Amino acid sequence: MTDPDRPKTSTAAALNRLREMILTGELSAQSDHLEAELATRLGMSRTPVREATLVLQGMGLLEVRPRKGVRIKPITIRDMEEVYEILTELESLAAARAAAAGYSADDLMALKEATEEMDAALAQEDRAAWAAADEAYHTELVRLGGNSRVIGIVQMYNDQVRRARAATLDARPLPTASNADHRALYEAILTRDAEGARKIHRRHRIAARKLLTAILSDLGQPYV
Amino acid sequence: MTDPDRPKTSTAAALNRLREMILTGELSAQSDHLEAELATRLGMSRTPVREATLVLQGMGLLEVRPRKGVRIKPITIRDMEEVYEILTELESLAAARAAAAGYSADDLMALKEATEEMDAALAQEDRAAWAAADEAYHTELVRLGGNSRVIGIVQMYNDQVRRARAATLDARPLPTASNADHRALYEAILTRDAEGARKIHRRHRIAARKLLTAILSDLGQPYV
DNA sequence: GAATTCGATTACGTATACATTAAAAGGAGA
DNA sequence: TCTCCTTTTAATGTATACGTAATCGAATTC
Repeated sequence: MTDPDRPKTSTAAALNRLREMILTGELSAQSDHLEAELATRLGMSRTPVREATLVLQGMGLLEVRPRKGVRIKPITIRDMEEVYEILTELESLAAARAAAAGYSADDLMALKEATEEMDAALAQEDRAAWAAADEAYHTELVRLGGNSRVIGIVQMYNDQVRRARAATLDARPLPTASNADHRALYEAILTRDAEGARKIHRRHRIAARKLLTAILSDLGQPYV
Repeated sequence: MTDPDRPKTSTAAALNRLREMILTGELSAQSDHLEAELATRLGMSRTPVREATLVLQGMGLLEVRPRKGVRIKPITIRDMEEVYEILTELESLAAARAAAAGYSADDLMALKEATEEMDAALAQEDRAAWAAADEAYHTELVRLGGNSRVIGIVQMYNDQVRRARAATLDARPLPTASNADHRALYEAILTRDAEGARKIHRRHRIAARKLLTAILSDLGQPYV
C-alpha cells in the first residue's frame, strides 16, 4: 500500500499532473508549452502527454495550438461570467431536483456538515478551509440533484472557478452572509420546496458571481 | 476546390467520421469496436483513432473500455432525461440573455427564418426538414444568448438528441403546436422580456422532453 | 531601411514497434 | 464435472522513428 490510487496509466498520470499544475499555477495562465517539454517534465514520452492535452482542452483548461505548444488558458472576467452563469443554472436545477427527490435529514447530512465547516472556517477566518468546504457543499448539492451529466459539468467548471479563486482568495472579504443562504437552501430541500430551492440558490450564485467579478476587476484582470 | 473543408489531420478526420458513424447508426448503440478495427475501417493507424475516441468519450458518445474496445453508448430514457434537463436550463438561460441583449428584428432574422422553415416543413409533413430547422432554431437561440460555453455544451448534447430523434422521428406526431411557442419566444426576445423568454422556452422544452420520453418508452427503449 | 525569399530548424502528426497485462483457453487435480 | 492454476493470446498503453510543414532568421533585393 505505497500509493493506493496511483494512476494506472501514464495518460491518466499526465492528466492528473497537468491539471494540478494548471490549477496551482505551476503552469501559469497564458504560458505556452511544447509537448516535448511537458513530456520531459513528467518523465514520459510525448504520446500520453498529447492524449492528456486533448482531454484538458476539452475541459477548457488549455488550448492546443499546433507548433506553438499548448497555451494555458487565461482567466478573464468574461470567462468567469460564462462559467458562473452555467453553474448558476445547473446548480439551481440540482437544488430543485434535490428538493423534489424528497431526501431525509439523514440524506442531507453531508450538506449540513459542509455548512458547519464553513461556519467554523469563518470563525477562524481561514479562507482556504472555507473554500474547501464551499466546494464540498456545491459538489454535494449537485450530487443530490441526481443528474450525472450535471455533476460532470459542474466538476469541470469548478476547476476553472478554483483557478480564479486562487487568484482572489486573499483579496475577498469573508463571506459571512453566505451561510444564511446555505441554511435556507437546506430547509427548502428538506421541506421539498423545489421552486423555493431553485430561487434561493440562484440568488446565492448571482451574488457570488458579482463578488468574484468585482474582485477580478479590482485586481486588474482583463475582461477578455 | 475539390473538398473545401476536408479535415487537416487524420485525427480530425477520425473524429468527424466516427461521430457521423455513431449519429447515423452505422456504429450501432451498444456495439463494441477495437481500436485496430476502427483504424482499418478508416484507413489510418491506431494513433489518430485513439485520439479521436478520447475526445468522443468526452462528448459522451462512446466509452473507452480497455481491452474490450470502445462501446458505443446506448440511448436510454434516463440519458435523454438528463440531457433534456440540461438543455432546458441552458437554452432558457440563452433565451433570457438574448432578450436582455436587446437585439433588433434584423438580428433575429435567422431565428424567424428557422421558424418559417418549420412551418413549411409541417405543411408538407416533412419530418426530416422539420428536425433540421428545429435544430437550426435552437442553435441560433443559444448563439444569440452569447455564452460560448453554453453554445458548446448545447451543440454537444444536440448530438445525443439527434441520435434519439433518429430512432423516433417516424413515430412522433407532427409537432404542430410547437411553432406557437417559437413565435411567442421571438416576441419576448424582441420586446426584451427576459423572464418571459425564459419561461416560454422552459415550458417549450419540458413539453418536448415529455413527448420524447413517452415515445422512447412506447418503442421499448430501456430506462437505463 | 523595409520587405521578401530561401533555407535551416523544429514541432507536430502519424505510423510502427514493443512491453504490459487482462482475458481467454486449456489442462490438471479433486 | 467443476474448479483452480497455467499457458497462451491479443488489445492496449507507451515509446520511438520519421515525414511534413510551419516558423524563424539570414541574406538578398528593392
